[in-house]
Amino acid sequence: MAQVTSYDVATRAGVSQSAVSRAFSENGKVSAATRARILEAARELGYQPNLLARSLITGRTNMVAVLASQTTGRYYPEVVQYLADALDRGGKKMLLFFTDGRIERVDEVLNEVSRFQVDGIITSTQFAPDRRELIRGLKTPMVLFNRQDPMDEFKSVTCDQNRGAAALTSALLNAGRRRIAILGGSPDNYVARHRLYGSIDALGSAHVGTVDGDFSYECGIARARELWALQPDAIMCMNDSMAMGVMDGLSDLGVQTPTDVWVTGFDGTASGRLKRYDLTTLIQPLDDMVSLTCSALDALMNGAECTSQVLQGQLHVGSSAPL
Amino acid sequence: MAQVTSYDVATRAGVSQSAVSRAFSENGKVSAATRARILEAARELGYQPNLLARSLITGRTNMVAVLASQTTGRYYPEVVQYLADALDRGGKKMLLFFTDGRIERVDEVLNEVSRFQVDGIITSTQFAPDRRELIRGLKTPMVLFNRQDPMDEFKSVTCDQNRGAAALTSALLNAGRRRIAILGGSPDNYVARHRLYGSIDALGSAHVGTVDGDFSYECGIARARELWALQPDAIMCMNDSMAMGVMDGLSDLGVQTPTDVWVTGFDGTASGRLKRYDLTTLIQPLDDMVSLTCSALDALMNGAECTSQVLQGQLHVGSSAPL
DNA sequence: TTCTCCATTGCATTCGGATGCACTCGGTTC
DNA sequence: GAACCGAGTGCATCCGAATGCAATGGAGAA
Repeated sequence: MAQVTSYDVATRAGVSQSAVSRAFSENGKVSAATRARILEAARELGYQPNLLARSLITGRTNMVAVLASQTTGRYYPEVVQYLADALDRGGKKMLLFFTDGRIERVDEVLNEVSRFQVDGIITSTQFAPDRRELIRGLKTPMVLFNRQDPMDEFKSVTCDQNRGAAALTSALLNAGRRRIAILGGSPDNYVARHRLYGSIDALGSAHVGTVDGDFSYECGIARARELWALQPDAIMCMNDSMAMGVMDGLSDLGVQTPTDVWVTGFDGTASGRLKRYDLTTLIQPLDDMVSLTCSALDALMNGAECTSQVLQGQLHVGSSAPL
Repeated sequence: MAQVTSYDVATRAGVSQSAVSRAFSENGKVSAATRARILEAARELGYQPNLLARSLITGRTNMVAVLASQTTGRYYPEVVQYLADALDRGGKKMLLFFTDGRIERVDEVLNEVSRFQVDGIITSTQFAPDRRELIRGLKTPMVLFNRQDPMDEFKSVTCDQNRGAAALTSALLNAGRRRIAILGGSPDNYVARHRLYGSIDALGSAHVGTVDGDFSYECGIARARELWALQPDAIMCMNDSMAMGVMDGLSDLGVQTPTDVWVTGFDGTASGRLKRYDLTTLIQPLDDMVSLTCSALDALMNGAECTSQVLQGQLHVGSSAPL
């Protein structure tokens, strides 16, 4: 019943435990014959090296912590899947930690993370500046995903939210829109803020008002009336879900998109590409962001340097705002 | 630079290493005064117990492996998020393993799983009967999620696909539909098969034909013409994504839902509830399935028995098939 | 044939914490 | 006052694999 250990294999193959260990590690020095004998014995016994024991010595666990503030909406699950997949391809496993968005949870979560001895951390949760010392103390490589460290001490991979918002905005202005309303995301959210500021700055006097949102489809529906009251000729929503909600909320009011008003999203989620919404949106290059994040983390884990990366989103023109 | 160990804390608090260990375990016998002193020293040093070392002895890792065959589509990410969340609440971490759907990958993945010494396995990947011995050999508690073991040696939590399909079907028949076409899912997929058989059985002579699909939105669009050629008055799609695709594919042909033909989905995903699709579908009780799965696994991990659970889906009537 | 040299291999130790066992010491019990 | 009890504590050992170092032995060099 006890698990099969390297000693069992060693006994069976008539070698020492260290030989077994060497046979199972990449750069172990063993003769081909011995290795074959060991592998055969291991197969017969169903032996698998215990990664915990290995990690205890090597100091590497091949596990990466991913900190996510919340998993609602359509965008997050997509990101998490991409990350898990990319890490998996790199031979690493993802440990997912939820921070609930509550800032005080960050401490608990960081403690938990450090107990698991992960090799690296990818966080899409913002942390307060006074946590910097704590994180530094972990001595665990960390990369921020779509969040930035103001001091750039911790490297990040982001999509330029400001510029993306500006690009979307000027496209609308160039297309002749003059009364543009905004449906914002959760104000304590990093990307929400940057998208919002980017938009407002670029809009100038074409900005007819902002309504607060929370990134959900339902809130898009609920805020539609309020937005329409601003008599806009375009409504910029700070993510795709809300944009779809707004389109539907407007429909209920008898207002059609894009005939009566244009609507734009932000993110470039799969849902936004559904033909009945076909959102004009700013696509975040998720694939690139994820792979850059993983390779940045890889660099850090190997003691190398890395620099923060800022990617540009891509304007996608759909029928919700036929630019 | 070396990590802080229990010895460091012991030295600082003027006690032995074992006292530190006891102070950090639930049922350790330490006087309140000593514990306080130890915790204080630990706080000062920023000590966090090394879970790997602990696991090596206790044989528990607090990690659960989740095997997912594929993560495409809208349903899977949702499931994975739910699982991660539920496990997290139970103080466990999820390790996600991808099996690519390829059956030969199952062996590799199982080996990998056993190397990580996880406490339990939740699998939504089907495995061939001849892998039974291999899994038994792992001696790791396992619960099947929306898959069943024909012998019920391995317990499962499922949503009754057959009966759900039958319920959906008879609702269509009761509403007077007589020419019903089916868009199937990947034929090697467990739920796809059961939904399909359940539907076909219940349809009887009302079945006008089946077209093969792969669960994707795009395939729904692509197969719309072929389905329409069967001159159906209703099209049952074996998941929500394909249903949305079919509706859009039909629109392109000038065929409107539900005026010209009814369309139904299966799953009850968030996307299916978008107002512009508002699918009639069979909602799988994801919340319940996930929590039952976790509690079943908990039971097994504590050496208790557990029984397989079959839940019933809930018919949701939307406007795509106004029953 | 004898001496190097290098490729293998084994031995002993180590990683960090949990735990059985023995020991200490203040408080009871008779 | 002696024997007893038990909560707290420390010692030693163990979990399973990796690795520095020393030992072995066979091939090639001289």
